[in-house]
Amino acid sequence: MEKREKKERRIGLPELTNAEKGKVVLRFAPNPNGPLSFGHARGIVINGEYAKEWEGELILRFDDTDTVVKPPLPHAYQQIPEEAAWLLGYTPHRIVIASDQIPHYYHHAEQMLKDGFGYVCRCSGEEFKVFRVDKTECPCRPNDADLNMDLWSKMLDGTFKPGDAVVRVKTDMTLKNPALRDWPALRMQDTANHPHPRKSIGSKYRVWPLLDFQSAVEDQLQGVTHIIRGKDLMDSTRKQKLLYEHFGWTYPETMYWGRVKVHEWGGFSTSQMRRDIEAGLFTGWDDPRLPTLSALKRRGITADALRAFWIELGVTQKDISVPLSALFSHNTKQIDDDAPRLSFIRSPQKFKLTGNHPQSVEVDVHPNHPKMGQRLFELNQPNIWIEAEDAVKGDLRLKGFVDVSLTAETADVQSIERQDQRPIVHWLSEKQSTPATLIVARDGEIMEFVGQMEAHTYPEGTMVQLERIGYGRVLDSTTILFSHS
RNA sequence: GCUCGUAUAGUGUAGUGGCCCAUCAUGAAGGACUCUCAUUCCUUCGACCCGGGUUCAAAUCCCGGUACGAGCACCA
Repeated sequence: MEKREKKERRIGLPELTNAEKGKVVLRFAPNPNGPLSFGHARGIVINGEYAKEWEGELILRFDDTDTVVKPPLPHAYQQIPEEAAWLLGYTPHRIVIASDQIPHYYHHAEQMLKDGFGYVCRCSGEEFKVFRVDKTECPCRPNDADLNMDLWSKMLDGTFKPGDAVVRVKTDMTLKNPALRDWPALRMQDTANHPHPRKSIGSKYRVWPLLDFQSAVEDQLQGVTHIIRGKDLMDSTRKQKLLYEHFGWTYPETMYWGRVKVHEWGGFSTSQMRRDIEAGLFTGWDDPRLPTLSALKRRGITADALRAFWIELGVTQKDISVPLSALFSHNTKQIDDDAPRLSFIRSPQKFKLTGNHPQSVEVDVHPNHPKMGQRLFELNQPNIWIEAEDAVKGDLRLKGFVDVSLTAETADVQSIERQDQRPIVHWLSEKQSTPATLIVARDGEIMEFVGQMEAHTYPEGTMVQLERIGYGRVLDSTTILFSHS
């Protein structure tokens, strides 16, 4: 045996088991009941990176099979693919919409009933719960295929109403894990009163598959080779494997990640956000207080930063809690080199510049990149702005300009060159300044700082660095949305 | 209650029996550079949940405990 080389730190994502270059098929399957959120980004990034690494395919699948509890949001069908493409840097290879696939699910449900590994169960949820707990079989279980097909048709034609009957997968009522015992595969929904929001679907179907059945069948139809998802779906995998055994299919390789909590956000759900937005608590899905992808994008978080962040967390099954600063440090690396510097004076206090000083001064747009040009401050009309917090310090160095000593209304120039270790502060000439607003989302609240900002012509969307404050995104010529420090 | 899963520095993460008095990042502290509390660079700090067992050897395997999380929905 040769002595092994010193172990090297693995970089990037762990190796995909049983993968073949060019033949990997992965999927990300959100419910389109709202646009994508921070948490969804993990699914897109991880699956998307593996698809890229293995030269495989990424399927974006809309799991829109519930019209009552989590009804789909029509706009999401358009927004989600756009957001996914933004985040991935490429367009998902295939898009599948579950509500377009209902005939396939029916076909497999019928095969299940005909082959005897599924049955129509007319027990109520409460009644079946007793059987599940007691490990006993429900009276519907022994029904033969003909009776099951008859009951199935009564589900389809509306003889039965929602709640009257479900289709169950026959597993084993004595299974150790209660979650796996004869689990429900399809149920009825009142699509007359709760039509599917897609016009082409509407009230067309009464019987709808549940996640475990729909997802399992669809993965098989699409030839998915690897499923990477949250570990809350581990029992889902176990249920689906039992179904795959019935059908004689081979289940894909699986990987799981644990739960992520962001300290600053705590728990949130798409459904709750939707209610809060509709109730007017937020301005929209891109309200900077919300953990949605659109809000993060609007705040100036780059797709690269988001990707680096999720790749760094990897696919461990550990439940973790991360501070937003982890994401921000990635973002700083992405944007700092290109972010022009700008002066923003909060609580501005006006001083008249006295003494000998140049009539104008130029400072770099970016200290590390002189090629980005110069900023001109004209002082022939010698009023300047200084932050109130700095003004109390007395002797100051106006950054890039002169040493001054403050009185109540004047700033007396003491030296052009820097003479001592007095604090360096950012400042603004009155002529180059404009009233402006800095919007900051913090602790679930929106704060607006009104002040004086250096006039600029950067277009909407430009990431700038407000000197001594932090990074922000230009919303318009007089408004900056604070990103992070 | 039943079932399943996880446990490495403040926070994330590498590590699949000897290379580990444990990796990298972030964070904190200090310093260099810099006319920003930015960027960049350097230094320092700081961890294998607890208890048994297997083994010549355990962060790594096994058992028990503890903690945390998840599933047991006619939600996804």
